Amino acid sequence: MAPQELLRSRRSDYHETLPSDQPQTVIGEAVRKLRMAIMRGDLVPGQKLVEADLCRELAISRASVREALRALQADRLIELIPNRGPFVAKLDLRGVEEIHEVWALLTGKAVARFSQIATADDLAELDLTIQRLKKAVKKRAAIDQLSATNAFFGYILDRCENQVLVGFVSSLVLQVNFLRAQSLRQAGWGLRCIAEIEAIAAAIHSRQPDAARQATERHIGSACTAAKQFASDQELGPDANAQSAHAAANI
Amino acid sequence: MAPQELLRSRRSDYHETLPSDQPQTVIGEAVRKLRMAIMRGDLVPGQKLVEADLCRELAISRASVREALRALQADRLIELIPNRGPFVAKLDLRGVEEIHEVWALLTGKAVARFSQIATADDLAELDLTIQRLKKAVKKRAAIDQLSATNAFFGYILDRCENQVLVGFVSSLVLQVNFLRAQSLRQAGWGLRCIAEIEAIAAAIHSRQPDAARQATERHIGSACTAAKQFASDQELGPDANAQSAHAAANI
DNA sequence: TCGAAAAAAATTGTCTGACAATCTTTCACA
DNA sequence: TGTGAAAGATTGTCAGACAATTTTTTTCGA
Repeated sequence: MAPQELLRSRRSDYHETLPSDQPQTVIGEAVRKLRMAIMRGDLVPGQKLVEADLCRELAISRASVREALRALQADRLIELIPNRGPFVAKLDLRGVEEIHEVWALLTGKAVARFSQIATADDLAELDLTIQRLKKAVKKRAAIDQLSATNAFFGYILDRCENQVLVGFVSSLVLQVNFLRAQSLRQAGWGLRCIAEIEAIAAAIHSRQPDAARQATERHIGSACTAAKQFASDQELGPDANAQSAHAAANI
Repeated sequence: MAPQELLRSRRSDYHETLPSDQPQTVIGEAVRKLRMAIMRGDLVPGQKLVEADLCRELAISRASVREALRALQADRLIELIPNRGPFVAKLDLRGVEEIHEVWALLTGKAVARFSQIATADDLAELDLTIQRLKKAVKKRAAIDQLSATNAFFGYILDRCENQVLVGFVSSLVLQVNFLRAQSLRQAGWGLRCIAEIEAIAAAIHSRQPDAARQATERHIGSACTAAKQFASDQELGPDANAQSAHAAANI
C-alpha cells in the first residue's frame, strides 16, 4: 500500500564501496537498488515482496522485476518460493554462524597472504583506513565505521589476487550487512573493533601470516557474536512474515 | 542454425548428484538443463548464445529464458554482456587457479572438521565411496570416476553442517566440471586420484584434522594442475568466440 | 582485388497485455 | 466460533511489439 521508496538514491552510503557494476541496464539498476534496500534494512528479512508493488516502486515492468529478482535470488538475498513469490531472505542463528564461519576462513586466508606480499605502500595505505576507523568510532558515526572496516578488508582483498575469493566475501558481506549495521550500535563495539583490527594490522606489519589469520578469525568471531544478537532467531511460525511485512510498510 | 539439443535428458549422469532443486517450474527446469549442458561441455566456453535459439531448444518463452540466464549468470556459468547477449563463461588459466585455490581452502576446512566429528558409520560410508572410485578407475569409466569422487567429498561436505560452505563448493565444482571431465582422461590420473584420496581417508581415520586438510589441498592441487592443461588459455582475441561458437554448432 | 561506407538483417532490452493456476482473504452460515 | 465456499490477489508463463544496438551483407571507389 504505502510506497516503500526503495528508489531514493541516498548516495554517499558506504554501500557503494562494494558492488558497483551494471549501471547501464534497467535491470542492473533494479538489482542495485534492491540490494541496497536490503543491506540498509529498508526491506525487512522475511518480508513478502509483491511483484506489482516493486514494478511501481522501481517504475519498471514486471518482466524486468522478475529478472532482477532472479539475480538477487542467486545471491541468497531473497528467496523465490514457487507460487508464493519473493521473500526477503531471513537468517536464523545458525545461518549467521555459517556465514561468519566461511567469511572468517576466506578473509583469514586473504589476510595471511596479504601479510606476505604487502609492500610498504600497502601497509601505509592500510594504516590510513585504520585512522578513518578511529575517527568514525570517536564521533560515533556508525555508517562511517562500517565503511572504514570495509575499506580495511577491501584493501586487503583487492590485493590478494583472487577474484573468486573477493566475490564470495562480497556475497557474504551483502547477506549479513543489515545485521552488522545494527550490531554497530552496541555499546563498546567500536573500541573493541579498533583493538581487533589493530591486532590484525600489527601481525601484518610484523609479517606473521598465521598470527594475522588468527587475529582476523577472532575479529570476525566477535562480529558474529554481535550479529547473532540481532538475527531473527525466533521461529514464530507463519505469523513472522506478516509481521515483518507490516513493519516494512512505513519505510 | 543447427539445433543444439540441450534438452536431451541424458539421465544417469553423475551430474544429478550435485544440484537438484526447483523441479516444478519451467524456469527452474531450464536452469537445470542449461547447467547440465555447460557442465557436460555441450555448450562450449566462450560460445555466444542467442536467446531465440534457446527458446526453441528449450521450448519456452523468451521471458523465461532470460530469467534462467540471470540465474546462471549469478552462478558465473554464463556472462551477460549488455547489448551483446549471453556467452558461456570462459576460464583462463588464472581463473582455474583461483577456483581451485578457494575450492581447496573450503574443502580442506570441511575435511578437517569431518575428521573430528566423523562417527564409525561415517568412516565406513566414506570407505564405500572409495571402493566405488577404485572400481570406476579399474574399468576406466571416466564418468563414474567423477561421480565417485564427488560422492566422497559430497559425503564429507554434507556432514560438515555448513550450508554456505556446501553451496560455495558446489558452485565452484559447477564452474570447473567441464574441465575435470576432460582431465580425467589423462593417463595415470585415475591411480593418482585413488592414492590421494586414500591419503585423505587415512588421515581422517587416524583423526588428524590437519593432515587431512593438507592431503585435501594436495589433491585439489593436482586436480588444478590437471585442469589447467585444458583451460582455454590462449587469449586469441575476438576470433575465439566465433570459433567456439562454430565448434558447438554440431552438438 | 581490398577495404571502407552504407544498407539490410539479427539480436537485445524492455514494455504491455493476457490468462490459467494457485494462494489469500472475506463472508455467509451452521 | 469455526468452517467452507466465493471473491480477490498474486504468481507463472506466454505472445507480441518496438526502439536501440550489433552483426552481416552489399555496394563502391581506389
